[in-house]
Amino acid sequence: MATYQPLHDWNVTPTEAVALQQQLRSQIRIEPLAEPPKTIAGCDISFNKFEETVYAGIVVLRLDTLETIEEAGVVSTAPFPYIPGLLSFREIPSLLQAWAKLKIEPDVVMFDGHGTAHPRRIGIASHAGLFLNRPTFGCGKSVLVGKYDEPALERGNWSPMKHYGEVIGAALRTKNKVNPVYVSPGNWIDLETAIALTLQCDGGYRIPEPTRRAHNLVNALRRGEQKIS
DNA sequence: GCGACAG
DNA sequence: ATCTTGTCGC
Repeated sequence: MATYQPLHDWNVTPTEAVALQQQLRSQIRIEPLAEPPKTIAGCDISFNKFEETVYAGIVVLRLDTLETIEEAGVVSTAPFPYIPGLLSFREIPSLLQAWAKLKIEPDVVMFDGHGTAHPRRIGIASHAGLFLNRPTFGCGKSVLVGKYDEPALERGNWSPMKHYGEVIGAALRTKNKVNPVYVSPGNWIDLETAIALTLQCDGGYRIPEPTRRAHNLVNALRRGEQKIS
């Protein structure tokens, strides 16, 4: 029931995908939130090695209590392969199917990957943000592009990630003495807010709760331990 | 040309 | 991402 704007077809070749990114990047807006968010969604996909079937899921939580208030999952197929820099073409199609099953329209969406911390500044969080037309940001577990100085070891510290001289994201410590996560704006949000939201979604683990729960959901789906909701 | 390379 | 048990360190 949640809606989105189908800006373009997903049936493209890698070369066409890069051209689409170049064309879409100008539509991305990096700015503070217009409204204080009450709900946040986490997204993820899972699959069996060498298989084309993908399990996509979205979990919606209240930002104040981190209580899960809705889950949606789908079993789909990914026609596009994983190619560094083109992750959105593999994951967004099935995530949109899960999105369409949501009754709640989340105020902000967190992605397992990057937003502006991308060679063309349009990672999965930014690309999806254009379709969803609402605040989105990325929180990845490793770097695609960019250099940074190691942030201080205590939770909450962060240092800017730079690429060709520009700040594209942040290496953020979400837990004491544990490797940082990499946060970057997707669309309709700024870096500072994305960092604050990531810290607000703390559940005691390195990975913030929205993504962690979405990951658990899709893995349960893949193993047949969970019915499609 | 070589190495890197989100999930 | 996924395949998998134990094990080193705080």
